Parts: sequence; C-alpha cells; structure tokens
Amino acid sequence: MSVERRRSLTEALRERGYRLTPQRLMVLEAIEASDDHISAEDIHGKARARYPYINISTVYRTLELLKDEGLVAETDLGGGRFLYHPAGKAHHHHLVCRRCGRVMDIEASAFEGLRDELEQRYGFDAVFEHIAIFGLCRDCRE
Amino acid sequence: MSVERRRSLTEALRERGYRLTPQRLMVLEAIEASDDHISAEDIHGKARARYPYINISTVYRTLELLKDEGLVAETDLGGGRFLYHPAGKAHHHHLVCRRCGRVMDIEASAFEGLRDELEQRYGFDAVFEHIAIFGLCRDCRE
DNA sequence: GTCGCTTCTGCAAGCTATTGCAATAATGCA
DNA sequence: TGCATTATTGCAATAGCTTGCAGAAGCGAC
Repeated sequence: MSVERRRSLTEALRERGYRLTPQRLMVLEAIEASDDHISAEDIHGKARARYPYINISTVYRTLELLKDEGLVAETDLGGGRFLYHPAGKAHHHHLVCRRCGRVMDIEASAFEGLRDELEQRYGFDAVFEHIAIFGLCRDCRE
Repeated sequence: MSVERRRSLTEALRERGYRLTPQRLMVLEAIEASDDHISAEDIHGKARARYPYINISTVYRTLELLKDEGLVAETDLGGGRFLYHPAGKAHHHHLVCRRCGRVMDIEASAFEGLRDELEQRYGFDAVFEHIAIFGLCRDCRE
C-alpha cells in the first residue's frame, strides 16, 4: 500500500472518528495483495504472519468497518463463508455454477433492467452489491 | 396436515429411498402451521413441544431434505439466520428494506428479464429461489 | 514528551449451522 | 411375525462468525 494511499485512508477514517491501527492496515493490505477474493480466515493468516497476536474477531470487526467505508466488498459465493475483495474496481457481480463451481464475473449493468422494474412496480430502491447468482454455466448445461 | 397430504409425502419420500419418520412429519407440520416465515429454532421449539427429544441437528437435516424435495423454501432475509416456508405456493421473492426492516413479497416474474439477459449474454441458466433483495422501500426513501 | 479521553483489541463465551459416529428404528422380505 | 438391511437419529464436537468486557493504545491538547 502506497504512502499516499495510507494517508488518504487515515484521513477517511479520522473524518468519521475512527483510528488508524496496525491491525486495520494489515487487514486492508491482505485484501489488496490478494489477486482474487479472499476469506476472513486467509486474511487472518496473512496478518498473523506479520503480527502473530492479531485476533480473528479484530479481523471481522475491521472487515465490517471497511465495508461501511466502502473500501471492501463482501460476497457470499456459497462456500459456507464470505469472501472479500477491494471495492475500488468497477462494481461487478458473480455467476456461480452449482455443478462445476466456476465463478464468472459479470458487469453490474446486467441488473439495470431489474432495478428499473423494482423501482417502477414497487417504488423500491434496490441496492445490488456483489450479488451471487447460482445456476448452471454454459458448459455444464450439456 | 391432511391424510391425503401425508400419503403423498410418504410416497414422494419413498420414491427416493427416504423414510417418513415422526421427526420429519413434525418439522414439516411446524412449517405449514406457520403463517409467516419460520426459523429453524422456532421449528425445533414447536416440534419439541410434542416430542421433547428431537434434536436441532435432526431439524436441520430434515430441512435440507425438504429443500431438496422442493417441499420447503429457504430464504436469508438478513436477520443472521435462515427462514423457511412451504414451497407449495407460487414462487416469490423478497424486497427487504434496510431501514425499517419491512419485507415485501414480489412475483417471480420480476426476474424474467434478468434471466433472459444472463442466458443470452453468458449462456448461464440462472436458478432464482426465494431471493432477497436489499434496499429502501417507498416510505423510507423520504 | 506526556496526559487524558475514547476508541480499539484480545480474550472468552455464545450463536447458528454442520458433521462424524455409534445407536436406533423404519422398511422389505422370508 | 421375526429378521436383516440400511436410513435416520441423538449426541458431541466443530466451523464460521458475533459480542461483552476489561485492559491497551491511538489521537489531540498541552
């Protein structure tokens, strides 16, 4: 994580009365260092390699904070645990194949039609955040 | 539960090599007796009122079975636990208001557009089962 | 630098849900 | 009706995540 990045994070947190702690930095860096989605357990493992005393509950509390700040996105891809990744990139969603387990990323624009429909029919302002949709991928449909 | 209903359930289970046990009947009846969605814990409570030795793990395993059989639908409405209801009625989904907590039922047809889009763009056969969509209801949008 | 306020952390306990295993009981067949 | 087979149950342990609380530490003021 760059120095500029860290400074902006410090300010972002401080504006809301949060503090910048080593634990929080380690959690965020573990997520940013991951190419793919990463689980809370793996984040804990990476952070503990640098600071063995960090507790898993601190990881979960930090993840909640980073979610609220919009820095990290949480997704349930159906593996019995939540996965996390940086929210900075363009919003996207996931198609999870129930047979082969493959996860495809799709553009958020796929949901625009549904969003408009829910708005018009029910007056509902839907928030789509890293949705996972389950089903069968092209290859597994035979 | 009517006698006819029970007989068809017996046959439905037996066709697949399952057995009809008192525990399974109690779980299913608890769900059917509930007007609304009901949690696993509440199902366990109702069943235990009739048979105090039934174990919570039996409830969960029965729920899994009933889900597989298509008799019961499971939904995560965001309260930190899953909720269950009979699947016999028309399929529907849920709009959950993040502010007031209100849950609106919506028709499954609202998802047809999205389904078609995922099929055409990605060749993906999406399965929408009692989806919960979070956002803001009409009243809470101010 | 250091003092004090308030947030944050680590620990332990707790919650919902799942799983391995041995005992139990439902079903088919003689 | 009784027996053998095999699904099912209850128990206990476990996984993932959350929460209450007391001590630790970040941050601003001096």
